[in-house]
Amino acid sequence: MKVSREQSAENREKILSLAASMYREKGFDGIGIADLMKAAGLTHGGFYGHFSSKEDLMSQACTRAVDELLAAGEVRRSAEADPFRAFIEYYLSLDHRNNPGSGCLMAALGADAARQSPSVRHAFTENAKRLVQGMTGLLKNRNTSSTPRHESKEIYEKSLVTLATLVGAQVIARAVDDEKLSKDVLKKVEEFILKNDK
Amino acid sequence: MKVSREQSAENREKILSLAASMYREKGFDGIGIADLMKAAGLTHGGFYGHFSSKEDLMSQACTRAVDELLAAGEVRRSAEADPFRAFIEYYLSLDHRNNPGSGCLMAALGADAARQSPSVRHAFTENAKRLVQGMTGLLKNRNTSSTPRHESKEIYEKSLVTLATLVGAQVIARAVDDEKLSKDVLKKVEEFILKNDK
DNA sequence: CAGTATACATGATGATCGTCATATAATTTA
DNA sequence: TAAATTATATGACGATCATCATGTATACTG
Repeated sequence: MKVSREQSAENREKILSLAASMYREKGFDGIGIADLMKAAGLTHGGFYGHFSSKEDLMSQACTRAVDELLAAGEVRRSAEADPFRAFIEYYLSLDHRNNPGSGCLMAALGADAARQSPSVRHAFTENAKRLVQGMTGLLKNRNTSSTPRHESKEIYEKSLVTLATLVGAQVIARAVDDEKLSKDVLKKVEEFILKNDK
Repeated sequence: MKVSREQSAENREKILSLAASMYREKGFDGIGIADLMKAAGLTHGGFYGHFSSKEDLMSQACTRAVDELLAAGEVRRSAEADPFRAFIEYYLSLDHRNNPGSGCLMAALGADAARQSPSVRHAFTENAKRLVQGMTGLLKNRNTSSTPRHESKEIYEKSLVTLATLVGAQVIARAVDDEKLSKDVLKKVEEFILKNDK
């Protein structure tokens, strides 16, 4: 059965946002086209009317995931007194740990991305750069007590180091089934980053 | 055809060490029993004579991977003047980035482990703890210029933070297809860790 | 309102997966 | 040496996968 242009666009939208979430939850190879379409309330047949292949979807899902992340960051930026601190606290929260489907692309799919086809890997990389830019945005034009103004290069470097620390903390926290160890990693990394930032 | 007891033990050994390597290269779901057995020079049928299931093999492969890592660390400890520095330099090297099959379990399979069955996740966790212990071993009893002696608790906390930073750096470096960004992450994190250690 | 376009459902394709049953050939045991 | 044991090979099982062909019902177009 056919469906209105508008409804079709909504369906495509739902597939994409669901893919962005489910890939982060279950990994690129952890969810199939049929299950994904079923979650969207459709059957597997219609998929190729919206996307040319699973790789196509994976690539677009990377962009969608970072779209969501940056949009959430934008909300924080205008609502919080210290957006950097707020971001660190969210990133290292149990909420983020327990909900990878709405969390950081790199922490959820970084290891997966390394094993994907060049096209997916490239789409992933472009969005990884958007994450780095998001971090430099958080670090720019802040007045810290020790160093009032940072060079642009220093900010880039600090962005990379901070991002690496955050990603590693969340990867470890999610991997282990020992609640104490998991929480320890998140808490100690948070203390370290915020202390280092003062 | 049957094979001698000794040969059978060698075969089992080969399957396990190959699994430890190939899972880190291709992910837990990236390599199948048949391909693994073929790589070991055998056919798929014999697999269940050695392991009760794929999950059983995955669990044992985690232990094997960390066995190799700690053995390599032990070599470094006796050969190097500064084993901590040597470890950091290896971990953040292009060699480690390009050869996940002989590298850190957490960086290669951390995100995968979070999605595996409880038994695999538990085996993974036990070996993650061995990695943390390995890091505390590197940090213990060192004479740094600033703080001659560290409290045990401080060392544990520093181990977690350092490990998180290392894992995140390698995850990012492997994920992106931009060589400059990849090298930047590794280099800036190395500079940061070694500077912070002085 | 008639005709065309198309979004989706159904079903099939071949490939791959983990697992197991059985056969075979060679070691181990007696 | 004869008998019992067993490690591996072959082949098959059902499940799942991405992809595609076809049918159909409905929205769009004139």
